[in-house]
Amino acid sequence: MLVQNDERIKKMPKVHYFASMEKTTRKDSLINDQLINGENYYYRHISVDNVIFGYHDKELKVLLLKPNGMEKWLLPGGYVLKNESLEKAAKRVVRYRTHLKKINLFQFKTFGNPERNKDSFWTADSLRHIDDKVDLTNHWLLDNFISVGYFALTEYSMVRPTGDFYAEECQWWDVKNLPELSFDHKEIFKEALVGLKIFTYHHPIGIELLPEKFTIPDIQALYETILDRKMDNRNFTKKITLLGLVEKLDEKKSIGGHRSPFLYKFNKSRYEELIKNGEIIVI
Amino acid sequence: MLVQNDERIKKMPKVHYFASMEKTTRKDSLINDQLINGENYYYRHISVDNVIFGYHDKELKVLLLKPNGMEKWLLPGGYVLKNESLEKAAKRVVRYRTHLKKINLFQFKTFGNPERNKDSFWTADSLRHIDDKVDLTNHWLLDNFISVGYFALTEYSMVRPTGDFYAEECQWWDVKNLPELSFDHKEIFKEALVGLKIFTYHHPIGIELLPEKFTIPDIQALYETILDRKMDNRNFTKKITLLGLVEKLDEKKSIGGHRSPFLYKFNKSRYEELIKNGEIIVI
DNA sequence: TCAATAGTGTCTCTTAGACAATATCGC
DNA sequence: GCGATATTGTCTAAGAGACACTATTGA
Repeated sequence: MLVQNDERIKKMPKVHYFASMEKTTRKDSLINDQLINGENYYYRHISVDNVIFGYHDKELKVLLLKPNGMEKWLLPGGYVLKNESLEKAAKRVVRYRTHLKKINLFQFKTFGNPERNKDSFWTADSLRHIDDKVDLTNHWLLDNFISVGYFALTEYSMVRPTGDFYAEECQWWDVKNLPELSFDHKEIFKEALVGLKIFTYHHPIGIELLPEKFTIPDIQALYETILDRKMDNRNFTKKITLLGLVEKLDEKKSIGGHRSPFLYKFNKSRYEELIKNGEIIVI
Repeated sequence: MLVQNDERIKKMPKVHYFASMEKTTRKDSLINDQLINGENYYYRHISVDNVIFGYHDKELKVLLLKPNGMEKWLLPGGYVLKNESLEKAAKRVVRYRTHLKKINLFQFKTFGNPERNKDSFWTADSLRHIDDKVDLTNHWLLDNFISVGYFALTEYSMVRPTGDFYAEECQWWDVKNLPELSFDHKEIFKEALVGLKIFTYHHPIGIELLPEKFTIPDIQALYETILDRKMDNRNFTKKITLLGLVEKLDEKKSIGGHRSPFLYKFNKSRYEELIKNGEIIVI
């Protein structure tokens, strides 16, 4: 485990990773207790990391945090409460960071290579900074963690990225232009992207990632962005309408000095019917 | 946590789960130390469970254990050594149970619902039976576990199913006719089967599951068994030979009073080429 | 009228899948 | 010869993908 530089320790506030899970209205002392004595509340060795995808303006985005005093960014993650399921823990973290009510989460891989713990968020010094009487012997935060990866598909426009005392910055980043990520979070992100692509080939994803009303060019751009390849607009329209997934509305969207595209909405029941019949390939 | 019946505790030998990971030539006392004081060696809360598939005589098999004194069967699983990767832990367990040198493992899902721990392998009584001075306070074996699931594809004929003191019975079971499984192992098995099918649709699997030389009817039967559906032999032959995955040999296999089928072997480099180019669909 | 984007139909090629007659082997 | 299994080719239907012109809008 590397010892962090002094600068970072000085900047570290008396709140922490847990703030991403608990109401910050709790007193610091309580939060710090949960941190220092976390083994009473959380599983030792186990965390979840979330790759939260959003889509906006032909760019696929991912939500990242920058903890105070750190140079690099992180995927929003957290620890797992005892008697809480992994998915529930992941949901809790996503909800805290996005304020979304309905969240679709997909487990894609669990990361357990010990190498991933070489560089750790917590150090003896940073823990002492929070509580100078902390017993560092075999402290849970200084031990190895395995992390269960989930990815989430969110409607960009509905998300309110939320920082806190632990991480003042929380924002969307274009997946094509990420900042440097700490630990093995780059690898986790890459695996999530692979998982998202495979998922996209087998599910009609628009429901999660587009607003209620959208145009054919909108949804085509979404697919092109995620799958990272150009598609023929005639073939695309053919496929998606023949599947019965979308319904044309009697409205057009005004987009300035060009022909106005029609608005569409998803056919929810058709969507569910297709999902129920197993794997479908949309595009 | 349910208290096991007395019968089971009486039958329990002074060796245990760990025997599946360590040479049994070690003294019992050492093994028991690893069990009782396992937190010094293993991650708390974390286990791996393996669904080891083998194929034989048109049946897809899975390797199961029956621990001494228990009525139900289990997937071969184990704990994860500190500083050991999840995959390495899973490999260790598979190797111990099969004696195979080359093992292909695929992580398919991690199971973390707390409900899965309601019924536990270990109880206060069974631990006391091993060491009557055991400190049960917050004992790691009585705490919740999350389990990382791997499935393995093995060549049935090369496997030597291996029991030990902890589980005297270790044998293949037809996936269509499984015995009762303990804990959530039925669910883990089902998820593995889904994972295997998806995998099979995207990879040429024969290499792992067939002997070096095989016939077209052999490999077709393998696919029919795993995917659980009949296939047309003309279409099947067409597809697999056009892909260049198999090479006809100048030998035939004698199968008694019928026309003798030709033997084939896999084209390894073609296989790797296809894999490298991303997802391919064989059948 | 122009610049920009939406919208639409046809053709070809590939592939999946249905389908059955002949060849070979051991007895 | 017979019973059993292996081997082989053609046709059709569906879908993927290539391809380009016209329509609409607002400035």
